[in-house]
Amino acid sequence: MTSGRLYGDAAHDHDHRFRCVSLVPLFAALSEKDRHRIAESSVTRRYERGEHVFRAGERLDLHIVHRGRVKVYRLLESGSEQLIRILGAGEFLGETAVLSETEVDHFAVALDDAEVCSIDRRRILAVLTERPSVAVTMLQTVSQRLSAAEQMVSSLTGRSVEQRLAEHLLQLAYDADSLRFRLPSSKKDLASYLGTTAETLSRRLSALQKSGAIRLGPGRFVEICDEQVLRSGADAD
Amino acid sequence: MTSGRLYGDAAHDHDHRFRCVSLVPLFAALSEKDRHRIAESSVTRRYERGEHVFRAGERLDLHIVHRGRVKVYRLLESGSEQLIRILGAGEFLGETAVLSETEVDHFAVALDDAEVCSIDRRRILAVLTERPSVAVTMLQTVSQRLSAAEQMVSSLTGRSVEQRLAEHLLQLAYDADSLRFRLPSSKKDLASYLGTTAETLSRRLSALQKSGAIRLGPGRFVEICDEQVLRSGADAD
DNA sequence: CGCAACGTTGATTTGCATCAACCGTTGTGG
DNA sequence: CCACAACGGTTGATGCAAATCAACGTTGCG
Repeated sequence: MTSGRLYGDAAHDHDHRFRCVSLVPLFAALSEKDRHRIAESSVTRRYERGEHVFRAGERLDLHIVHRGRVKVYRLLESGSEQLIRILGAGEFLGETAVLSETEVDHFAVALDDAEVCSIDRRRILAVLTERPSVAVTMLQTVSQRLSAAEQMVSSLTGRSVEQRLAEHLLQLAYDADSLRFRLPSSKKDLASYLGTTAETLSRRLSALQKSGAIRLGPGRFVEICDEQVLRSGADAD
Repeated sequence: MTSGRLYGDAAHDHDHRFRCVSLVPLFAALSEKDRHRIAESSVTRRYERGEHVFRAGERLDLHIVHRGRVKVYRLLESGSEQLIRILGAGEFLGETAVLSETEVDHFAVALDDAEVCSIDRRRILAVLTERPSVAVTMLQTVSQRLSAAEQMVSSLTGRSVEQRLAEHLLQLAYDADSLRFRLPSSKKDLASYLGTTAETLSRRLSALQKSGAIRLGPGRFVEICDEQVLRSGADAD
């Protein structure tokens, strides 16, 4: 079922995996020995852009992104996809399946050529119970994700697409620490993330540009011209 | 800031708190000594129906419901409220604030006369790092909540109010293990939980009744007459 | 009893999805 | 190397689900 290609040489492979494991924030506080133990029961695979890391219905181990970005999404009955989040290097996914022993109900696909390592479910459960720092770190991450998801729920019921969009643009600017930045994903994916369609997103972006709040350049470039206007649109009224 | 009334007699108070702590699933695996330690740094308060356990903007400890139900909600800019979840005895809230040391952005109010105990943030963090079973249990709960929240996000963008309602009714029937049951909350709250308005909910319920899928009785009673019809409405089409 | 919150129904408006056509870019196979 | 398919993106026209506004009935509580 799982796609991707295994590494070649076994010895070099373990070194590589060990180095990867060592870079994962989740395992930052662990001893070298612990990290070796984790690396042993991990499998690292490469995925080409567009290749699926996993699909709904599979039973999964914990996955950690080492290189590239991985898009996690859900398939709606209508056939369209709902983007849940995009993960970068060092971030994990599949924790729900590991923790509750259920099948996953979402998909993960590589946005770039990527490298993802999966850690055996039992091993990670053992680590969680033996190394509280790992459990607490994971708990912090998951609870932040929960918080974000609940924000999103409120946003979807209480705010317009334009408000959500404006808020998201401000967030992107904050992350980039600049008023000029590139959208990190296609507009299609952004629309899906904001819970709307590509058409509506396009219209809302144009509207923001006409109002003078932002300027759209080629290649997904965005410049926030009037932060006040944008923010007043994002806030309540 | 915090409302509610403290217990009287200190000795009896500790016994009471200890008994309460012992009943909490989260602490099930702990030793008696550990539970005493937790009970010591806890404060149990009673809340009348309608009284707030906490409000947005406060810095919080971990709260555990001992008796009654507590409604957690968010206030939208429009002034209306978005119900996040309803907690019963043994369930906890406020974990995000504890874990990320942030202020809470939501409210909690007692739905019945309730008893809620709050455990000092530092103490619970200490327990989490010293007793992995607690961290793993909490992790399971939080990740289930995350999963539910992400389901909700998909639901809000991809399904109609009637579909969400039908699915929820089936879930309630499943929980009650009967095709006849009472709505656990006011229709106002149910509407808020489903991300819609009281008016729309009322109309959708009537529509389901007209279609013969359900029957509405007095006092929030609901009977599922035709599960097939209801389920076909809830599923894709 | 009387007030307040809950609940229902009707009329109206609207934001957004949907359907459809079209353009520019990318990439691919003949 | 060109043709053409495939995809991302934009714009326009149309339909509809659900919010909103408003009025009224109902329940429950001090």
